[in-house]
Amino acid sequence: MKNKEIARIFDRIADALEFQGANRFRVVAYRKAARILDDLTEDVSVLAQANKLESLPGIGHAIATKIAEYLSTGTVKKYEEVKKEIPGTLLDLLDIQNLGPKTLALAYKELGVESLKDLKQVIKTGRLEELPQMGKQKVDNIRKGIVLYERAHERLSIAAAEEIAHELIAYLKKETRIKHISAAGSLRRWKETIGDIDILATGPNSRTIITVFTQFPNAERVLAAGTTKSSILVRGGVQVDLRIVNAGSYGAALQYFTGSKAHNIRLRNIAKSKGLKLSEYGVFRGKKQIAGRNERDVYKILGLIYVPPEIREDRGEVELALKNKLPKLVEHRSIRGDLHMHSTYSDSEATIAELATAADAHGYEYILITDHSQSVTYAHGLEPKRLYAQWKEIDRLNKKLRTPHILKGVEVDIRRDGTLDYPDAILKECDFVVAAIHQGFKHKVTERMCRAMQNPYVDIIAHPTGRLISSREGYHIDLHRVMEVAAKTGTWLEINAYWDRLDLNDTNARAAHEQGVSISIGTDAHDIKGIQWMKFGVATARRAWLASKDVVNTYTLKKLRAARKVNRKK
DNA sequence: GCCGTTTTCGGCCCGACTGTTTTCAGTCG
Ligand SMILES: Nc1nc2c(ncn2[C@H]2C[C@H](O)[C@@H](COP(=O)(O)OP(=O)(O)OP(=O)(O)O)O2)c(=O)[nH]1
Ligand SMILES: [Mg+2]
Ligand SMILES: [Mg+2]
Ligand SMILES: [Zn+2]
Repeated sequence: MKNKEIARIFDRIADALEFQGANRFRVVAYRKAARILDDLTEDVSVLAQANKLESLPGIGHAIATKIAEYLSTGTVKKYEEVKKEIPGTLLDLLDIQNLGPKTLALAYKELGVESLKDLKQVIKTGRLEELPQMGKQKVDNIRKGIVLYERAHERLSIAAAEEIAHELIAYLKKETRIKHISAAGSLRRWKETIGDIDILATGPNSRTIITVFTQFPNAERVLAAGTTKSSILVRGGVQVDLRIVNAGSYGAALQYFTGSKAHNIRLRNIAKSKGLKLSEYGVFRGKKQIAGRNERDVYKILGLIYVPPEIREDRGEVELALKNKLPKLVEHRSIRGDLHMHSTYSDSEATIAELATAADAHGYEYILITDHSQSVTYAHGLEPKRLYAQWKEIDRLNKKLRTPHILKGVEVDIRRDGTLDYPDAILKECDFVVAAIHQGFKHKVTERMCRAMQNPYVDIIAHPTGRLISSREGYHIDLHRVMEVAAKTGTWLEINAYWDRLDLNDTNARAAHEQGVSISIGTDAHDIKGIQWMKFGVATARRAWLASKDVVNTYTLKKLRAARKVNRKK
């Protein structure tokens, strides 16, 4: 699938056009097209073949032609041209904060800046500051940008971001008289990775709040501290932005600061079409504020039903909210159990008893123990003898403990040859069977997975793409084919809730559901703490627009058993 | 470059901060 690489090309074309001083709305058009392609789960070449590219909002004739060109020739002429005109890595410098395309172009033309080294040089000699429209403060800000750029890191995992934000919010609540405080930005939307942590607050003395904020024990460095906003770097160079607003604007500010940017723009356009104006200060009719204290009122007054933060991505939610047709998203409290957990029998630190006790504290009705199968030797996969011993222990525990009900499962390996790592005679005895690929990532994965789904005892395919957010692309796979077969066979596809997997991701889980596939969420817990990853799984399900009925973990155990393909009438 | 229950040209989100701006441009969130 070439979706992502084409998206990247359009983003680079946008950079180049900006650098060359092209019309900024043309630039916006390329960036929008890039975002559309990035969000698209369908293979762009399939759409191109069916002549449907231009039906995507934001993709018109010119861009559709460029997509087709790339698909047939492997290059886009326009992109090759601009690459020739602009020195190799010059545009990479646009990642430096406060250094934009105009300044970079000027520095290139007037001062011959072509690299980071050149840039530092002209800052040192003061020649950058002498350029028109430049000044001491601006150059200073670019210098700070370079410092951040040089210690640039990957986007943060949602788990790490959540932990830092949680700590910081608790600290501010304790040390100041804050009235309202909330995470905002991508964190409040539960995106799988977080660029920076955004926090919004309101309280009696904004100056004090900001001072206390900058004195956070884990703060490594204060980047900015004014009266209404401040930024710090916490351990590891993670940036946290705090914004303080008046209580009367808190709702509108939360709406603004939660984003996404594309969602905000849609909302502001709707306001405009109604003769209103939306900003972080409120909804205005002329000079009069008619909403702003409360976030829900902002949506209401614009004629939209409330849009949960998780789906504010301009992926169709605005249109549906206008028609009051948004699905009622699944909630964490509706989850009755965890359907993917490991015990000390394979490679986990937690015993079955410990998992059960922890799950009980979560109020779960059931948990499914799914240790690795025999050929996954690196994870102590269970040969049948140990599996039977495990089942005996589960029987004992179920007698002893009232809740949760411990279910016998396995995470059976789909072997290189496409067969399963246990015979049907064993799978048949399980309460539920999870199957997954653990080796041969590039070897006929689609075929092997589809074959596994044909097995009547296989209920769930775990981590269907095999990606690791921080480090691994995943399998070579035709996911749409997998979804098709999952729907046909009644196999559930997993949202693996582990924060470095989140697999299926939001857009793919949404596509799976649209193809009629049920989703199961599993934490893949390898210790007690792992049980807590469920929140990321639920958030991903919400980002996939799923309702309770679409997620099998919301079923009672009785209903869950009845929903298995072996128990369903043909 | 895209788009149209204000349609095929003329708009395209809105505000804060900075600079040397005399009415606006660049950068960012
Ligand atoms: N209206 C409007 N809002 C914006 C714009 N840029 C950013 N915002 C709002 C929406 C964002 O979610 C919010 C925080 O900005 P960030 O740059 O931190 O983005 P966000 O947190 O969404 O993603 P991130 O993970 O930090 O990259 O500010 C903009 O150009 N216009
Ligand atoms: Mg952010
Ligand atoms: Mg931010
Ligand atoms: Zn597992």
